[in-house]
Amino acid sequence: MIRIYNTLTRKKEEFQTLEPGVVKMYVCGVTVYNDAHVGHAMSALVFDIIRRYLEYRGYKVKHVMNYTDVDDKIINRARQLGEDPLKLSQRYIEDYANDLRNLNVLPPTSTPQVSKTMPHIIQFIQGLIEKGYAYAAPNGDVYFRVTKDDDYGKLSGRRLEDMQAGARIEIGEAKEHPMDFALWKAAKPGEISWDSPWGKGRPGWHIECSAMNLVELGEQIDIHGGGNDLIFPHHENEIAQTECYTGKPFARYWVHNGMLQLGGEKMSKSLGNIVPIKEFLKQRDADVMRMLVLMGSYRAPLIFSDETQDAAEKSLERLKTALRPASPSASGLSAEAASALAAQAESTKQAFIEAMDDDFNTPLALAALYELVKAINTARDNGATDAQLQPAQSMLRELTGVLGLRLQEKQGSGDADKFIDLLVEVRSEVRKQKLWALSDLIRDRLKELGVTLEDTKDGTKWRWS
RNA sequence: GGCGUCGUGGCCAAGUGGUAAGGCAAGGGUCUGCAAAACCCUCAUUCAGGGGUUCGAAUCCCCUCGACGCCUCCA
Repeated sequence: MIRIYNTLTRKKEEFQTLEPGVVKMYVCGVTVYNDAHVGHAMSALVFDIIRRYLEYRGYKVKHVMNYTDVDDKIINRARQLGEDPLKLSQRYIEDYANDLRNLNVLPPTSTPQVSKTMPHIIQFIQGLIEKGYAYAAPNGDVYFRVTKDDDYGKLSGRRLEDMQAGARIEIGEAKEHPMDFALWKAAKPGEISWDSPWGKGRPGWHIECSAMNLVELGEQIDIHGGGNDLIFPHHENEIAQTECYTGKPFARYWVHNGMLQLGGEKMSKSLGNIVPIKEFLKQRDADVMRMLVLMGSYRAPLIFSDETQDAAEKSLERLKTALRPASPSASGLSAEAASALAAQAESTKQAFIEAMDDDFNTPLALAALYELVKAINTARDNGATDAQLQPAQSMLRELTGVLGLRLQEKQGSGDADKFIDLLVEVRSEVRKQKLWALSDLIRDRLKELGVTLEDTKDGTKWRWS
C-alpha cells in the first residue's frame, strides 16, 4: 500500500485512485520566458520519480504538465527583445522540453498551453460568474469572490482575516475584497489579448490550471503537484475556482516538493541566484542532479553545493561499481553463495518497494540498493562469474531504472579510446620490465586527462573518470 | 505581524514512543611493485537548548533559540 503526504491534510494518507489502476496527475510546469534552472529540474525530477514508481507499481499514469505561455513576464521580455510573445514562449517551451530530455525526465503524457486553452478558460470564468463566485469589474477585469467560498484558505491553512493583516496587500479599487484575485485581466494598449465577453484581455495566472485540469483530466484528479512555493496563492486559488465551479473535491492528494537552496536561499529567477540546467549539464552528468534529489526527502529543502554534488557523484560511482563485470579468471561461486546473492537481490527489492511505498522515501530506498551493491561486489571478489552476477545486477539495473538513473560509464570523445588502449598496452610491457617510474608516470598523466587505470591480476583496466 | 516546514556525527541524510539506517569524507587493515577499485574494521551513550508526560522519547506536550518557505511573480 502506497502512502503519500497530503499537503491538504498535513498527513500521510493511503493512496487510492479515483479510477482503479489509473493515476491522474497534474504538475504545474514553468512560465516560459528564459532558461530553466536546477530548481525547476528538482521539481521535474521529483514528479518524474513519482511517476516512474507509480508505473512500476502497475498504474497507468496520465501525467499532465502545463506551460504558462501567456504572462506579464513573457510580455515584458518579448517587448525588450522586440519579439512576438507567443513566439518567444514557444521557443522556451522547446528549450525546456529539451532540458528535461537531457535530464532523462520522461515526457509528460500531455503538455497543454494557456494560449491553446483560451475558449475553455473563458467558459470556466463565465461559469463562475453565473454561479456568483466571480464578478466583472467596470474596468474589464474579472475577479474571484473569495468571501463566497466558505473554505477559502484550507490548503495553505490561512484565514481571510489573517491575510488582511498582512501589510503588503494593496486594495485594488475594482475589487470587492482585497483578497479577490483576477480571473481575467483587461488588456493594456498594445498588449497581446483575446476577445471575451468582458472585452479584450487575457487570463489570470490561476485560472489556466483549473481549466487545463478540467480539459485534460476531468473534474477530479488524483495528484496535484508542484513546488511548495505554489501552495499559496496559486494552488489555493486553483482549488477555490475548481471546487466552486464543479461542486466537487478537486485533487485527492496535494504533493509539494521542497525548494532547492543555493547558499542558504531558495534559487529563483527573481533572486537571480540561478544555475541554468544547461550550465549544470556542462559540468556534471544528468544522473548527478537526479542523485542529489534522491539523496534527500522530496519535501525537504535540497542543498545544492559543490560538496553535495561531489557526494552525489561519488555515490553514483559506488552504484556503478556493482555493475562492472566479473574477473575473466573467476573460478565461480559455490551454489550456496550464489543463492545467497539471489536472496539478497530479492530482499533488496522488497526493501526498496517498502521504502518507496512510504511517501517515496528515496534515501531509504537507496540504502537498500547499497546493500545489494555490497553483496554483488563481495560475490565478485569471491570469484563469481558473470553468469552468477547477472541476476543480481539485473535487479540493480531494474531498481535504479525505476529511479530514472542511467548509470552509464563515462564515454571518451571520439577515437581516443584506441590510442589509450595502445598506451596501456605499452605500459604493460614497461611494467613487465619493472620500470615503475615510467609506468607510474603514464598512469598519472592519464589520470590528469581523465582516464583512470587499475592494475588487476587480469591485466590493466581503464575507464574515463 | 500571520501561516507553514524544519533543526540528527565533519558534510548529505533515514528514523515520528522501545533504546541512532545509509552515502560522502576521515583513520586502520586485506590486496597491490606502488596505486586504484573492491572488501573488512573504526567513526553520534546521543538527536538545537530547557522543562514536562511515560516503565521507556530523537520521536508526544510546553517554552526558548535558530533556519527556511509563503503572505507580491516564483518549481
